[in-house]
Amino acid sequence: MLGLRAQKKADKNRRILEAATTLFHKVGYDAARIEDIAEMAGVSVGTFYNYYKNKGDMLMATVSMEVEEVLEAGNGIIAQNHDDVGAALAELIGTYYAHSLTYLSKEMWRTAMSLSIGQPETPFSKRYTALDYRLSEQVRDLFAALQARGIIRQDVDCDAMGELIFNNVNMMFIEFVKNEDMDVDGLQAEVARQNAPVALLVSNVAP
Amino acid sequence: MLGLRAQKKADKNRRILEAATTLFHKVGYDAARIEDIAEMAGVSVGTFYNYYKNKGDMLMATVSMEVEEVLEAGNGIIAQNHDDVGAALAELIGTYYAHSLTYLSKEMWRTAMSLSIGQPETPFSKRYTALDYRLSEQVRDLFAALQARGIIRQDVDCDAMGELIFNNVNMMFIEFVKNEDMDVDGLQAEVARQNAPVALLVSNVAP
DNA sequence: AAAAAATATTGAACGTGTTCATTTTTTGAG
DNA sequence: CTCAAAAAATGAACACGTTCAATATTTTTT
Repeated sequence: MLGLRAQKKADKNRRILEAATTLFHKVGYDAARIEDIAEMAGVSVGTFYNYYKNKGDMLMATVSMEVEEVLEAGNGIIAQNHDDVGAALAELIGTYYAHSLTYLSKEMWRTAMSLSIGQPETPFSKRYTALDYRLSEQVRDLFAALQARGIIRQDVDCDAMGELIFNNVNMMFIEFVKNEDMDVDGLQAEVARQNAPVALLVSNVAP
Repeated sequence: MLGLRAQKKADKNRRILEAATTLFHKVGYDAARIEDIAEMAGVSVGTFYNYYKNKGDMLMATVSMEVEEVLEAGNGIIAQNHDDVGAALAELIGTYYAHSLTYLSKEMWRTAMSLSIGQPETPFSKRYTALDYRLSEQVRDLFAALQARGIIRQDVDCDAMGELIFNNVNMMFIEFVKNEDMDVDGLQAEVARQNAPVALLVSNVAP
């Protein structure tokens, strides 16, 4: 059984997180003032800072949840043993994009990315960068798996290729969250178009 | 002959810009307070805001100068009629990277990128995005020129390819400015490695 | 050259994220 | 049960980017 102190702590933690994500979605990250979040959670401003290092740190819990789930889904896709490079890529990347707005709004993504680039020495940025790395790794894993099964030519450097493809995926995602008019389908279509020539060139031709 | 008012204005504009870039380089963007910039320029805080919309806008003048010069240099490289895809790419991208720290520090770049992503509706972000677009266009132009001269296979979608390559260049540059330990040479080497398989695959084989 | 209009300067005041000395609550030993 | 120590909560105070009403300067008009 948890002591009274630990019980209250967990409860407040949950209430603050809930209040913050609610307000971030309702009025946006910038307009959600710490004072408002604290009030909605029923604590003081000072207490907010006892639980979270700063406003940006509130995002990382959510970003983390989002990416962890996407990585899980991605592993399932790699395990499917696709026999077409373009289709395999499209499915993996499509999963990333389709999931991306489950917990986070575009504005929350922008803020997270903005913080990650602007203050690279913070724990926030380091965690964000680490998650990015794991996604990049997963794309490389897909290439390696396809090459191991002979779908991709043996003379192709799959690590280089995977990094290139993932960096494009990531940059296009930045473009996506910067532009409120762009939808997930449009994003997927553009990236598929960009990937197409590479997918074609690396594929083993039928004998 | 300029009127007294216009003369003073030009002078103050120059003094403010000078003070700001000096302080940005000396103590960093965040630590350079508007009050300090104004004092060094010999004007009041209010006057600073008469000349620049906000602190971030101060950067755009510098970013703009940097990118315009790089685009100019890039045109010269495309005109050189390279006969090797990898070499041509390496030279164009190398020019981008080599020039990148002429007027801006890594921290200034980080701030500019951070602002551009975090507040995409501002004039700052729109200008930044437009400059990015022109760079992307230039990479596509290089591909098109190589294809027109038969260096690149005719069946390759050069626009898609150019976007892919440029987005990787851009993402790697973000990684570069996020990491104070990374130098330009290391950056160039990594990107060359990533580009190598693509350059090889798109090249027309000798008859 | 005086008056009026246009333009530029100023710094005090404001908003919001963050800090920290003080107060309150909880815990566990005696 | 009592009380001292530990942990947590609090909100006033601070920092800095930004705004704006008041003031000063320059230009134009008469």
